Amino acid sequence: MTARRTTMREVALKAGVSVFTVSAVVNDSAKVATNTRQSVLEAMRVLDFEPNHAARAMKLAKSMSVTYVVSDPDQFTDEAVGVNLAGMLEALGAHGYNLVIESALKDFSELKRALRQGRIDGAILSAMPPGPMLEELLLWTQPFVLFDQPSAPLGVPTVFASYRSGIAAAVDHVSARGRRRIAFIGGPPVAQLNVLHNLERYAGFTEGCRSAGIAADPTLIVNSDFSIQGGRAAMRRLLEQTPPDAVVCATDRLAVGAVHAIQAHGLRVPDDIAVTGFNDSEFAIATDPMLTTARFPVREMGFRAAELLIRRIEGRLLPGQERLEIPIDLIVRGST
Amino acid sequence: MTARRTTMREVALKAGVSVFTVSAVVNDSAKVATNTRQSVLEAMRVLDFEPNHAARAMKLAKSMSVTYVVSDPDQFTDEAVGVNLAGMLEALGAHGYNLVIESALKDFSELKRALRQGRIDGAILSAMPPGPMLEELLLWTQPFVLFDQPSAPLGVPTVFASYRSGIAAAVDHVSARGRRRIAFIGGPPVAQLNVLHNLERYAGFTEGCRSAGIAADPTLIVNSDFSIQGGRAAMRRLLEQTPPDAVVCATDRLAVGAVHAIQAHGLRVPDDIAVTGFNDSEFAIATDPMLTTARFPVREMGFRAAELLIRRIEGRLLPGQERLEIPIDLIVRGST
DNA sequence: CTATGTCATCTAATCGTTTAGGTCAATAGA
DNA sequence: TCTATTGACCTAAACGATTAGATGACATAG
Repeated sequence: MTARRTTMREVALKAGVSVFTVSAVVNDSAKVATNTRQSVLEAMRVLDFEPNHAARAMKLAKSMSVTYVVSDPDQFTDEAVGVNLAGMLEALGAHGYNLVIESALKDFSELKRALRQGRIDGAILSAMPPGPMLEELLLWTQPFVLFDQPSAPLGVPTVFASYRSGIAAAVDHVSARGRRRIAFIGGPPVAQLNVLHNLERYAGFTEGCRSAGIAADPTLIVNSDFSIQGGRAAMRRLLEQTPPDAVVCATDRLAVGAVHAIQAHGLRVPDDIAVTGFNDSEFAIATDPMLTTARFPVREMGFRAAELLIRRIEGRLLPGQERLEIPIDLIVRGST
Repeated sequence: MTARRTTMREVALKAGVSVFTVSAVVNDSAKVATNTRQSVLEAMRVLDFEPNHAARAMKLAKSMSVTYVVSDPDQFTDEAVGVNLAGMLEALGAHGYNLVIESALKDFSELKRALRQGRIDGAILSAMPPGPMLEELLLWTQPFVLFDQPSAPLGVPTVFASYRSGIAAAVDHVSARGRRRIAFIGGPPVAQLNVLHNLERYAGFTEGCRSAGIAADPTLIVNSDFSIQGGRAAMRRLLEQTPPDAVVCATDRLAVGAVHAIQAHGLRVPDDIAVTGFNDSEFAIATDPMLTTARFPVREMGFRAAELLIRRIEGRLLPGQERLEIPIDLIVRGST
């Protein structure tokens, strides 16, 4: 069916050398005289040779590909995933690696299988929920890096943004503008917290309040899911009591919903209530006024995570270099 | 470094059979007596055997992986890409295929290389701009399927949503509600059109006008980029003249911007001007009122595209089955 | 009782590379 | 002139699977 592909043997034959020499030219792995090299290159060109990947992978016991695993298939609907991918691809491409996507996993059996089959050389694991799976992971000898896992123990390769300080900065920002009654709309209720960076955001809020000298008022802390509709509902609940004068949201989507609920209630943003988002996604400019929000460089984080993994795979990851904390910027817009 | 992996030879030794028998058990490729099979399975379990992927790929000349190519790296910021990926993964996983992501390509050299190296068995190409690259592609003998390419010639495997009829349906919908002065906010100006489905949307608008018996007014057709800000700017331009009573937008983002511009101008949606979006993305519920929009099943489209590709790779794609047109639903909400 | 067929399993070649260990000239040093 | 040394290249054995063709045991038919 598919036209037979040219092999090194054929190239060698045509160039009048041995396969060893062809291999040496292809990989630059041994000295080859200039004119010999020329004739090999010529033969390669004429025969349109490309080295067979499987044969090489087998011989070298290295697949030159890594995988990206998300803990939840719904994560794929998050636009940040795509940007993240783009960053990883850039780093991987520069080192000749491929990216293979595994669908989300209930446990690690699929992933472990892929590693044992030699189909991949390592993995980037995004936002894994704490629990037995994660504990097991930490014992692995295979190369992996965690993404969005600030609580990972020292020595475990990790790239994460400081969500905690980002939220704290948002609290600082509104309190600096004189707001004292500050509310927080977070993700799923603390009791069901399973995504770590959610917990981090909550911690950022209490931390911000403390440093602003405000007693965090539990009646001003509401939980929700991460959706726009969730933000609407949560904000409506906050408006049933004495309204806050500022609302710090754990994501831009929540903030979009909050802005709508506030405006529908006849109040104005930011005059009556200031609102902050989180992520600097496109949703942050999808409200009127646009959202003050926290930005972290998603693409760069992907890039760094991939680089970390490659260094780990190739044994070039030095102690002390494993943890990478990425700083977060506050983008101030009309909503505060 | 990595613990040596168990091979078939070792399993064979332990089970007291030949590697042939082990292979037969693993792949169910030949008859094996029940008790022989049992002891082989037992040996596999004890030694924790997984067949080496590279060796198999080499021998079978089949990598069991396909790639997904986007024409523009910016496409990764589109949340639909993620959903699409999820659909493809589902289909691929069911047939034992992997998905490897290539970064966007200026030309096809990287992709062709990957195919010749046997690193991938086929490709799904998303929204390739018309031009010499596409022309070249149509001559390929290697397995590929086009995604979002309604103009592809018959016989070329393609999955696409009928953007044209979706936009036409939106025009029908507003005209059925008595609107006659209908505007269209499209993507980049026709002169620079390079993305095919953009052209399709424009065609859908004129088609919708024609069937509603309205002369499409060129002063009511404005171009933009696909962003929220672009929608704002385009709508402002439309408001400088006699305002339309309905605006059909090529994407939800454009519609979000349009709603903002209308409201900032002191007019009401939908009372003064009805607005329709396109894509049923999360942006469609990020306005107040929420957007009437066209929904197409992105995930299913990914699933179908992957299935098509697999059939093509395995030579099971029958003539007449190549083109798959996916219908679009209009979701009616408050904005009309 | 021999000839034939069937079944379960084996032997060994093969896929396309990489690379340790040789070989053979040409050059340098004594 | 005779040995070392070096550089350029080659031979052949892996790597870990698949599979065509061979083998031997056993059952069946004539």
